Amino acid sequence: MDTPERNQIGATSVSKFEDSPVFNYINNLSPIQPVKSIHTSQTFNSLSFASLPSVFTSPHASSYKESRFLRRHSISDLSKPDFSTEDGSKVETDRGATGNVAELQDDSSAPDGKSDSLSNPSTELPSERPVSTNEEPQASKSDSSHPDCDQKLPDSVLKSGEDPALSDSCVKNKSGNESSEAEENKQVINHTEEREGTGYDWESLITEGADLLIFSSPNGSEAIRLVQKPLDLVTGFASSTLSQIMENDNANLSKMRIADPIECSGGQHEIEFLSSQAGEACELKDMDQGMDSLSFPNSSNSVSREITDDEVARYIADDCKPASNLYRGMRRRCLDFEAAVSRRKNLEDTSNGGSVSTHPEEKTASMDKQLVPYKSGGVATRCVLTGIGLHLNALATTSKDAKNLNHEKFSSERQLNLPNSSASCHSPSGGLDPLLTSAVTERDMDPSGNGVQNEEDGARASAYVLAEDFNQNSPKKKRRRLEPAGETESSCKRCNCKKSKCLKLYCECFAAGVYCIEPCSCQDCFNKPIHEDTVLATRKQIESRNPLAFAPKVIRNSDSLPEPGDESNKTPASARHKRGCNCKKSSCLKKYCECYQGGVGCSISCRCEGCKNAFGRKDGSSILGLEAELEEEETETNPKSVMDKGLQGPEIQNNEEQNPGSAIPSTPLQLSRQLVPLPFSSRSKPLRSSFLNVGSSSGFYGGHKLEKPNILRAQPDLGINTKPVSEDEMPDILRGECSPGAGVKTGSPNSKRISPPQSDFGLSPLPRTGRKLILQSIPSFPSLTPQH
DNA sequence: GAGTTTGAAACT
DNA sequence: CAGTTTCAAACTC
Repeated sequence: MDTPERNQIGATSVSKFEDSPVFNYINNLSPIQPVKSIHTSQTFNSLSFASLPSVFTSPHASSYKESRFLRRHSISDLSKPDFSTEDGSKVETDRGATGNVAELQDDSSAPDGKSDSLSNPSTELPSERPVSTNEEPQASKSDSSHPDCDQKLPDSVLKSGEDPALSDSCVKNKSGNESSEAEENKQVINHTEEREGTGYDWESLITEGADLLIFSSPNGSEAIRLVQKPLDLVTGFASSTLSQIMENDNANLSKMRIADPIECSGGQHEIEFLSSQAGEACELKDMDQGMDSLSFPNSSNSVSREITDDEVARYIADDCKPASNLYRGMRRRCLDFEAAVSRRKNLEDTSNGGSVSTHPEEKTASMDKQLVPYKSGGVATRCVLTGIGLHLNALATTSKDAKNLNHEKFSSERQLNLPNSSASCHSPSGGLDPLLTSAVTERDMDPSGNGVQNEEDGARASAYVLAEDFNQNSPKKKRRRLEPAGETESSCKRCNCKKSKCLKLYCECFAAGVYCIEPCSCQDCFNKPIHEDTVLATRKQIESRNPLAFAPKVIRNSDSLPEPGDESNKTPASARHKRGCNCKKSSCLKKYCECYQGGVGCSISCRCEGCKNAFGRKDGSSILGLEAELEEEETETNPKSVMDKGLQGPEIQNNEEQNPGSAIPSTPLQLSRQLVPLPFSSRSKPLRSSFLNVGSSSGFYGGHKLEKPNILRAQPDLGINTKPVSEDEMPDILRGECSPGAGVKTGSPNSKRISPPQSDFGLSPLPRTGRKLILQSIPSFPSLTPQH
């Protein structure tokens, strides 16, 4: 059935596509070299639309789904129409119809192809397909269907068709996209099931991989980068497997890398495949996707599988949302959430209107899923807990995040591999190092090429990046930077907990939603992938007490849609501490003060005494003075600031580059960048949360996410000028006053702030620049969710 | 590196 | 909600 119907469907679908604007759009892209063209287009979509208001976990879990939808939409927009009827077949046909889509799908479907490809390298190579996209797609589809897909797809298809719930949900959500996703999800599920027993994993992986790639990189560019990176890494790491693959399709791989996310996906598949052999390679992939299960069949597979099944069920229940994303995020450990969130945001922003419309509930559900630590491969996977997700998510999304993720993944994997040996901390170092280095190199390559900065970023990867920026201001900052460079606080924050077992907010790592890593000198640490259950349970408890416990502490006015030209936007870093500080002796001039630490001024919500916060006093009087101070600090820290900037630089540059083109929605990432660049910006800890929220958050995920965010943000600020960033932050902080109350604390999370999408637009504008105060993670989502 | 200070987090 | 204790980071020496 599959093949014949597919063919027919393909024809019908094609006609539909032609009619659809999407189709036109794709055509414009150019089918032949669809990959690249598509890729860009996708990236565009993601970028342009990327803004996700959603950041908040609770409020709009849908963001996830949406994100995926969006991603897929962007990717498979063409296919959507057809999917409604018969997801599997249509999708394939659609793919065939549209070279790009076909490629993507092919990649996804590749599983079959892989099996085939394994035997037949030519077929495997996604790149090849792309070349002859039109013809091959169908063939590939048919092929895929025949071998493995046939078995799986039929079921999925039938289910999709039969299952009213699924179909309904999909239809409700978004007929085309959702349906397609649902199908994919189903397939994924099936695949996952099969994976356990068989090698079909590839298919699912591919599909997921494609999605992930797309999703992972809200911004096409980022996605590309990520893909490329992983590929590169893979090449580097999984020499053996890669070599094999490469032999088969060196050209293809290269093409894929260069070309499209889609192609990349295909490449990833291969990579993944390889990765199974080489854990590192897998990790790389993991960065982008949730390759963990696949890549780490050994230790983690069982776990991942279990998770996958559960997740799958969840997805199905939710509305066929893609579990792959969740997995991915989870696997990434700490940061995943953020990434997912960011993705969601991006997607929502981009597609907010219709497609995104996905049910908020779904989003929440997805969030929940994410939050819940998937057992998947104990590996690092979900390091992050639910609440954390938000912060992290924002950060994670960035390219940096991806890098971080890689690190994390490695660490996690190693951890898995390694018996808990280090209860206190994982020693990602070994694994991380390579990754980090690779990531760093990549960053360097991509961005400005600030080697040092990049390295630092990579090391700090996680939230630290921001911290570094902040650090610059203070003497310690300098120290930290110096240290960090070597330390790489890297991937994650480091804690030194002795009594809390790293299961309380006392623990920076835990509070940041990150698993403890080697650098940590904690004792009796339970904040490790091995203890996911415990970690999750603890987080839940904490969240039950304080839903915002893991929310970013610093909320910043996002430029939600900062006007590129407006410097004002740049200047104000209207960021506020969520709850405000309670300093009595530090005068808010030391890191003891969370506001100061977060690089934000004190606000009304603060109960500090003798506030002298350089970033902005409670009374707000100091703003000017603060700016001056900040400037001074900057000057002082210049070297550092420069470094930071340099580090940031790449991102910034990217932002600039990207931004100009896309009006990207402001993503948390943007903020993150700001933070990073911000000389004054706070430093370490706050950064974590702040990163996410503020933008510094990006730190986590490392360059990748940051980059994306930047792109997404398209903030004029960053793009326009580096200084502006710092300026922006400062001013924002100062401005923050306006928002502080509302922005920060109100933050209760998500919903409150979110509620008023206006807030984003409306509120922010209120302040001077019109920036909106947004929770780092939450930022945009309000607008999105409110819709519903 | 040890000790002190500080303020958030947790507890009552 | 307020007060107290616990905790770990920030800071000092």
